[in-house]
Amino acid sequence: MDIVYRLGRATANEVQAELPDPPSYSTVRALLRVLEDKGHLEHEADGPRYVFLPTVPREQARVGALEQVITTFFNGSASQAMAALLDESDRSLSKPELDRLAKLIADARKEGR
Amino acid sequence: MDIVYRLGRATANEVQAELPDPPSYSTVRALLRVLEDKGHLEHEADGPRYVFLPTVPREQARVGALEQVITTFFNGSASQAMAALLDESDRSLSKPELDRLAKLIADARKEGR
DNA sequence: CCGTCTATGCTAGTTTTCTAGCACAGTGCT
DNA sequence: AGCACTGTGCTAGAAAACTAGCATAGACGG
Repeated sequence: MDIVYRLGRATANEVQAELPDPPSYSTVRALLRVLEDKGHLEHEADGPRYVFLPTVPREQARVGALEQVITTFFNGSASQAMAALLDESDRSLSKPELDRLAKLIADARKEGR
Repeated sequence: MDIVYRLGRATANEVQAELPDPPSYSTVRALLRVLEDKGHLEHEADGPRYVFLPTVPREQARVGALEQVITTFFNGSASQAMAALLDESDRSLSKPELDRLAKLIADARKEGR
């Protein structure tokens, strides 16, 4: 599912290529079929092959994923999660990005009034 | 795993209680055993019962979980993730929390110099 | 000290997932 | 038209996970 979400949509081949320690092509197809049976994926034909895409759209799944890690690892506190994010990736955040975030927070503060 | 991480440590009973649509006690124990076989959990005796805890500590798993959703849903951009976090939870963030975040960002900016 | 309760150790059967491999259909090239 | 290639549809067997249930051991209260 992560692979499909990352790529947006994917064929069996693409999924196999992205898989660490990739199993056989047959296995990947079976896996995709199972995921589809469970309702997580659906496929459409793209010429001769199938392209799989998530049934719940990326944006929606994204919210769920965030909420999930927040409740599991941050006691439900979004600000704690943001703090951790800042802390762990401060080297990787560019100055313009920080500026942008500062602005977003400033806006949130005004709005909260 | 989510339940164990949320609780920090948990008995089979506790896990069962937290599980949505909870399966039988036997099933929960088997599940825990499988997780332990796979190396995700370990158990220690607490009086007559077993307490399960994650083999990789919460803080470490937390980092992994964050990185995971960032690469899957935010194209690897932490700042994008933070923006989404802000956007979705702006109502739930209290003013003091926002203040604290603003300060963290200000610090990060200075440090980045 | 004895019974009850709780929790583990097992066993066994069912269901689901995983894996491989073959037959067949469509594409595209020559 | 003929041929190689790629991808799907199936089938079938092996492995893993799921589920229930019973026997047994230790804790605890009367």
